[in-house]
Amino acid sequence: MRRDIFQAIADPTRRAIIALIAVQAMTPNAIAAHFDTTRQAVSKHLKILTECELVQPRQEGREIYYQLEIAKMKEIDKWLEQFRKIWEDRFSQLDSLLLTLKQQNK
Amino acid sequence: MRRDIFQAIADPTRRAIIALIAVQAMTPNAIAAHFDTTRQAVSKHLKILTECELVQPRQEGREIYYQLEIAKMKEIDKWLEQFRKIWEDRFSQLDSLLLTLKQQNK
DNA sequence: TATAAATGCAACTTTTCGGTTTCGCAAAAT
DNA sequence: ATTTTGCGAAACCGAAAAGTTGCATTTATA
Repeated sequence: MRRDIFQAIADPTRRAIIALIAVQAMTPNAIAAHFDTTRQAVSKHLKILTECELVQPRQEGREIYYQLEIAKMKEIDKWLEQFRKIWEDRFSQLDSLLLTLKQQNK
Repeated sequence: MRRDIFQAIADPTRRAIIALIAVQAMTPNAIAAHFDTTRQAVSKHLKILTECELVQPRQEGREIYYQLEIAKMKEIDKWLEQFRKIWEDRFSQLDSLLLTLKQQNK
């Protein structure tokens, strides 16, 4: 039951759900209508997304609107940060350095 | 056997491997030494990472150096792009707009 | 008040995943 | 030439995940 955000976005259906409710909050039924699965399956995905706080339910009468907690998405961005540094560096200095070395070896 | 990059980074060990070889290419044995698992387990992770082209093997004698394909990481960044737009907008215009609408409905 | 709609929850099944063990092969070392 | 080292692949196992089905609960509506 170790839910983290990386596991949450591993499933393609969940990514689609995230993209869908990013625009506006939606109910499980409304979400399920967009996919080829049952409402219960969507409900399970929503539960997982809720558990890792990527999504927040908001009750409204007998309906429950699920809203994307957009701030949580930054965690992924934060993880990417360490690599962004590399891929920016690598294409400027390092690559030209390696190229020089390679040509010297010929 | 449907491997994509999101599934690849779902596992915490694989994320650690990625971070490890981001600095420099390493052999399976060298990688395994950093973790509490067997070489074979690491080998399995490397296979998955290779399948989705996040990592590239480079044979050198009887050793195989696994190198991070840093460019592939951009795919995650690319997916985040759609949300980055939202989380930048939402805190400026949209939120205040919705707040106004909500108060008018009362 | 009786019924329909919207939902969550629990039980069950099938599939996938991560790990270990065992094996075989090729390269290096002795 | 024999042994050691580095590696991948296959078989197997337990745990977790994903989906389905059925049921209970709450809120609208006729």
